[in-house]
Parts: sequence; C-alpha cells; structure tokens
Amino acid sequence: MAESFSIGDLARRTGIKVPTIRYYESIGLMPEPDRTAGNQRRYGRDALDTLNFIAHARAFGFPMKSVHHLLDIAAHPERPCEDIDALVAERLIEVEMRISGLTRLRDELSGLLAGHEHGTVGECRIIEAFSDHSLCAPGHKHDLPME
Amino acid sequence: MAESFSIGDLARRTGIKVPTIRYYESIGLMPEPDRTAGNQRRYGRDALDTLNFIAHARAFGFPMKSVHHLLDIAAHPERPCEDIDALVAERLIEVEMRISGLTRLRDELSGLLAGHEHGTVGECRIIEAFSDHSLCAPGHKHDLPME
DNA sequence: ATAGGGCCTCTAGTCACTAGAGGTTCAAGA
DNA sequence: TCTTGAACCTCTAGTGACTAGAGGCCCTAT
Repeated sequence: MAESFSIGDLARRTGIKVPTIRYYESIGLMPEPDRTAGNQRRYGRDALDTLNFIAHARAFGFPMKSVHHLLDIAAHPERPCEDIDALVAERLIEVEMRISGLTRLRDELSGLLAGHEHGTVGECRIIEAFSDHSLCAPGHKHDLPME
Repeated sequence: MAESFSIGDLARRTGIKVPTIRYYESIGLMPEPDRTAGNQRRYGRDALDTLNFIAHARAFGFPMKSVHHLLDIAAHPERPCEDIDALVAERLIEVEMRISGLTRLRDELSGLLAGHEHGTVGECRIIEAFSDHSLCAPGHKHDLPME
C-alpha cells in the first residue's frame, strides 16, 4: 500500500507547522486530504511535494496570492512559462526597492548615532530630530520603510 | 484664546490619516483631547507636536512599542538619554540584518532569472527550483524574508 | 435656515499565521 | 487486550497597525 503521512509527519518533513498546514488547506492552497475512520488527515506523496513547493515559494518572499498563482502554473507542465518569469521579476523589483529604502534608512539611523553625546534628554540631538519638524521640510518625505 | 485644531487639521498637518489618529488615541499613544459641546475632538499645539514626533519615529521604522517608549523618554527632558541610543542602535541592527537578508534573496532571485529560457512549465528551471527539495539540503535554510 | 463636508462610534476586514480551549483518536508498550 | 499519553480534531479569538464601511450627528458658510 501507498505511503501515508499524518499532518505531523508533513510538518516535520517540511518545517511548516501543523496549524499552518491546516490554515493552507482552509484557504484552498492545499487540497483536502483523505481522512482516517477517526477523522484524522492522511496525506500522500503529492501533498508533501506541494507543501515543499509552497515552503520554497514563501522562502523567496512571494505573497500567498502569488504562491496560489505559481501552484496553478506548476499544475500545467505543458503550458508556456512566461508568467513565472513575470512573477519572479516583479518580486525581484520589490526586493530591490525595499533594499534601497532600507539602505537610506540605515544611513539616516547611523547619522543619528554618529557623534551622539550622552547628556540629558533635553539636549539630545536624536529626540530633537524626532521633534523638530523643520528637519522635515516639504519635499523631504520618509515613507514607512516596511509597509 | 489658544489655538485649536480639529482631527482633520491634525491629519492635514502631519500626513497621518484621521482614523489612524483615533487609533493612536485608542491604544494610548495620544492623550484623549478635549471635546466640543457636540463631542468632536479639539486639539492643542502639544497634540500636534506629539503626532509629528510619532510620525517621525514611525518613519524611522520603530515599532509602536518603541514609539511608546520614545514618547515616555521625551517627556522627561532632565533624565539621561542613554536609552534612546540603545533603541536607535537596536533599530539600526535590525535594519542591517534585514538588508543583508534581502540582498541574499535578491541574488537568489536574479540567479533564477539569469539565463532562463522561455519554454514550457515542464522544462522550467524556476519551477524546478521550487519543486526539487534536493536543492534545499539540510543546512540550507531560507528564512522568511520579511516577517 | 439649510446644505454638505466633516465628525462621531462601532464593527469587520486585511495578511499570514499563532494560541488556546475543550474534546477525540491513534499507536506503542505492558 | 488494555492503557496511556502524544498527537490529532474543530472552533474561536488574537496579533500589528491600521483601513473601510455603515449609519448617524455636528459645524460652519452662505
């Protein structure tokens, strides 16, 4: 008879936690598996592969929506694979934008720390920078760095 | 008589949206303002300063918890300002770690794209990379990049 | 006096899970 | 075969930091 995995087996083999696997099922990312007579989930090799795929896509930072999309694409081996390129390229651009935003932020933060004297809060340049809105002239716009 | 601002005035002057200001009040970040006879909020100059302070701290990426902490510190000008240094330094380290994680991710993503041929999904190297768990040997650990 | 834009509260939704309560099932050892 | 306890089940609610909407009241300019 075929291999059969409990939800805990899947969790151990993929590093994805048990409640997360159930969550993935609830949002339709994983198919509903067979159940034992006692109502416990039993998975086959396919489910393990799917879950690993999801884990990898998530590790690349794809949001669930894109993971859905990627799974759909992967399910049709005969189709052309341009969409994948587009998804990966989109993700790459996002990551690059985030890096440059964070790099700017890093520079501002280390600017705050550089040459900062330990005095009282009243004399503190850092607090001043937060308080003084003249430092934040029109046009100087800091976006929230991580949405 | 003293200056008096409606919640909409504050929103316009700080760039923070009206519902967000109410939210900040609800979590205790902003003090509860006076009200008109008709129950509408009326703020003074202090509230405007506080909200600007919050906006700046958030722009530096501090989580709300740290913003709370920073506000507490700023409220006591006579105390020493070491804690501020610690908070900023901590934030800097976080940002640097995030940058290096994202940089690794960027390299992996552009590695996927580099030399990728447009064929069918079945032959697609990218899909393969997501599917094939041998590419993901024990020890090779990708964390989720942005929590 | 009235029009309409701004304000009020309250609930629910977002994303991707995580935690807990309260109860059932499975599998290994005696 | 029985027992034990780890693993499983469902369901609800909570996280962070807001955002959106419903349904209704207020303020001010004309």
